[in-house]
Amino acid sequence: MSQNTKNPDNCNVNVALDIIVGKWKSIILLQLMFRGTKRFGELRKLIPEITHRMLTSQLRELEENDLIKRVVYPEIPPKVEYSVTEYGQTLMPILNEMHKWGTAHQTHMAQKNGELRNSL
Amino acid sequence: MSQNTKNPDNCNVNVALDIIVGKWKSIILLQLMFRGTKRFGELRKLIPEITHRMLTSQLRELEENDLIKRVVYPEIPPKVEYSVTEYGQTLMPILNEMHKWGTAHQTHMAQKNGELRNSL
DNA sequence: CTGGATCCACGTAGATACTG
DNA sequence: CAGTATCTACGTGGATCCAG
Repeated sequence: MSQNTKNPDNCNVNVALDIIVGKWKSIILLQLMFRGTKRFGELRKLIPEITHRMLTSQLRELEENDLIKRVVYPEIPPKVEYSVTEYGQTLMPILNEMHKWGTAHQTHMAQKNGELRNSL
Repeated sequence: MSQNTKNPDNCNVNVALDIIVGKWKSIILLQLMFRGTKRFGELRKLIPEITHRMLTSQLRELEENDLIKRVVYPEIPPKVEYSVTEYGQTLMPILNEMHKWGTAHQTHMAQKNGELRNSL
């Protein structure tokens, strides 16, 4: 959880932040949103940098927040599928805004740093 | 910085995330946005839980990202004023979306946890 | 294949004291 | 009043091994 319940303006912003800042959560969510249901191993391939342990824990947290659904098939070998829940889809506006802003920000900072000097 | 430059869907989302997740950044931004220019000491009063050291460092990071402006008045005793830059205002859509979602999420989780049981 | 448990390294935040 | 420096404590992530 965050902190601060005394600043009405803020607290709910951090509620959202706390849920999506898991360092890998947003990328996992986006993968599942855009590429659909995926198995554990498939996610690992889609996100090569993430460790086994991290993928597990981040998926658990996302599941606890009802953002993704975990379906276990009682087979040997085990098979588990993850997908974004309907509720998880409600994060789209936030992720969209962040994507837009993040993209623009790269340009902003590039200009500030003198790169992109008028190249005409 | 984040990680991952191989997943086009994601990277720019984390660009934005990395900038606003400083644990105190969003609240500082919101205070400055809604209450206007504030001095260092005023911010401390508005956010009592933050430590002196943290306020300093978070303000510095926000400044480095062009989100806030720092104005030093060469007086004795020192006086420094912080305000949101025009560029910082572009974060409003994100903060708004997160605020809305965060608020709704509290309700969502309350229901999930069996609270709010139909009290008719 | 999926995932839990353990050990360890590192970053980040808190507390405190000091400076201009 | 505003800011810096140091020292410490803790959470979090990485690596590795074990299990169903």
